[in-house]
Amino acid sequence: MSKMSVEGRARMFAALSDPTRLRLVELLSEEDELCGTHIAERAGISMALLSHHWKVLSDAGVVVKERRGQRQYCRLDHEALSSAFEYVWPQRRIRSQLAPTH
Amino acid sequence: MSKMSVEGRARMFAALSDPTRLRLVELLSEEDELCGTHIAERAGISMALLSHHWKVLSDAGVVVKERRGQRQYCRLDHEALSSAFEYVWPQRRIRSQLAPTH
DNA sequence: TAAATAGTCAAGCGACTATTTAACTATTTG
DNA sequence: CAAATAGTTAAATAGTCGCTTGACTATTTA
Repeated sequence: MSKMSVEGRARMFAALSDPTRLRLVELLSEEDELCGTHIAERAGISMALLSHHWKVLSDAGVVVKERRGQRQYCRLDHEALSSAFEYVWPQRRIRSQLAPTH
Repeated sequence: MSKMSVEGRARMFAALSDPTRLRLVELLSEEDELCGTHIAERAGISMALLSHHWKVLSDAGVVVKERRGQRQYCRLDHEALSSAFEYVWPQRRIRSQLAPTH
């Protein structure tokens, strides 16, 4: 989980790189979880488009999907997000934890 | 600076969404600053390709360029980065600072 | 001023992406 | 089982992106 390649991290950022998808993620950051229909409603997009973006976010590991009955619920994977962010945002880590570069 | 649109934030993530560019950024996160030639050397890419990616990173506000004589130096803009990250990474903010959604 | 160093820019290619539409699958309820 | 709700998927279109090549600009040094 903390062993993510640079390609994997780039894929997480790619998942956040589209305004529509970023809106979904920022929406989710304010709620614990939301079902697909509510996300689509609040984001003002079709279910088909949500499903497409949902897959991108899910494949990248940004969100986790959970089926409960007829509905599927979506929540952010904060741990995965932070492990990608920490590489480019050194404030949160200690310099000795860095991988040596030369 | 803290007033960034969702498109602007998405643009920052887009700048981080390519493995080559993310490598440049992660390289810079371990140094205070580097000149173009050294970045290209350490990343193993051509100057032309660096220049292309440098522009993307610079336009998105991820890095700041500074000319000193013949060389140009590159450093991360940590403030801009954190202002994009904080929207999707609520750990660092207090819930009452969030914009109301309904 | 000529040569060397440092970086930019435009064109072109192939690969990928966002969106819509419409048909399809899965789960619950009457 | 039939109908309704919730979500998926494929196809098609239009646009974007990463990389290479080769020519161009800017700054320093001889």
